[in-house]
Amino acid sequence: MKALSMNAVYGLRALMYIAAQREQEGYVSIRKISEDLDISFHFLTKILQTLTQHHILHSQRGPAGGVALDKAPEQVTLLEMLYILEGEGYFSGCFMGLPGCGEQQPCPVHDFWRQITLTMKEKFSHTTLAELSDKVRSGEVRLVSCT
Amino acid sequence: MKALSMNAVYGLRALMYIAAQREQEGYVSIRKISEDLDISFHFLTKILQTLTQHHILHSQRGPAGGVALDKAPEQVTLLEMLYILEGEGYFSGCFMGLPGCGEQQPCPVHDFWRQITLTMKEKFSHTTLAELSDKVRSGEVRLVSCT
DNA sequence: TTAATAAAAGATTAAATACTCTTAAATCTT
DNA sequence: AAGATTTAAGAGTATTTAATCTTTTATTAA
Repeated sequence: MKALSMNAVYGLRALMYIAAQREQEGYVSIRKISEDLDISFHFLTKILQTLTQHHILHSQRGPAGGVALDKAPEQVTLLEMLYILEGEGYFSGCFMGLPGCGEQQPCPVHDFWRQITLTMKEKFSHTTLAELSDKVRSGEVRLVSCT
Repeated sequence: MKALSMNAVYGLRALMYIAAQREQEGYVSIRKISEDLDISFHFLTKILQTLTQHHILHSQRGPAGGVALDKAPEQVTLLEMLYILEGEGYFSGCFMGLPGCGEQQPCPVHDFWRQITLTMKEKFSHTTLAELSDKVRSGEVRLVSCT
C-alpha cells in the first residue's frame, strides 16, 4: 500500500528537519536541506514552495536567506501537512475503487474503511510537527539512511 | 490515499463478477467480462492471467472457453487476492517512507500504522470472495457506474 | 553599485504505471 | 481437416508522477 507520494514524504521529512533545529535563529537554505536529506534540490524547492504558499513556511531570498517555520510547530498538525502535500481528498475515495461508492451504494468494505480513515484522521489531527521533530532530536527517528 | 492500483481494482471487480454468477455452469469469456465491466479487454486478460497462474481461476481456450473459479469462493480471502494483485509487500512499508524504519528505529507513527495494517489484515483474512460476490447479487454493490 | 546568494517559476527529461495492439498457440465445432 | 473462437504472451503507446535544468527576480553585503 503506497500511503504517501514522494512529494509528501520529502515534504514531511524536510519539515521535521527544519523544526528539529528551531533553536538556531534565521533561515535554513533549501540547498543545505537537500544535501543533508539527500533530496533533489529542485524537486525539494517546489515542495517547499507550496508549503510556503500555504503559510507553513516563510521564505527569504538573498544571502543568509532560506526557509523557516511560519508558525509554532505545536500549531501545525500532521493532518494539515498531509492535506497540503497530498490534497484535500486524501482520506476520501473508495478503498476498492468501485463506481459510485457512498452511503447509498457502499462497497463491500465501505464502513470498515471509513472507520480506518476516521481513526487516522483523528490521530493525525492530534499529532503536531513539534512532536515529530522532537523524535528527530532525541534520535528516535532518522531522516536519512545510514550509509 | 491511493489504496489500490488499477490492477487490483479491476482484478477484484472481475472476480466478484465471476463469483456472482457461479450458478451458471461453464466458463465466462474474458471478452464478455471486459464488456460488462467496461474494462480494456487486453488489460483485463493480463490481470486474469496472473490470477490463473496463482490458481484462483482456471482457464479454458477455444469456443465456449473462458475463465472460471478454480476453488470455492468461500475458500478465497480478500487478503489472498490483494497479495496476488498488489504483491506480498502490500502491508509492509513505512507510512512516512522514512529510511530504515523498523522496530529498532521506528518512524513517528510506526506503532500506530502497524496497528492499522494489522486491523486490515485481520479483517481481510476473514473476508471471502463469497461474501463479496453475495453483495453484488443482492444489489448492495454495483460493479459498473450507472450511465 | 556591483557581485554573490538564494528563492521563484516554468520548461524539459526520465521513469513508472496504465492501457492498447499484434501475433501465436490452443481448442472446439462442423 | 478447416475455420472460428479464445487465451497467452510480448511489444508498443499514452498518461501520470518524479526529477532535473534553466532562467528570472529579489536580497544582502562588500
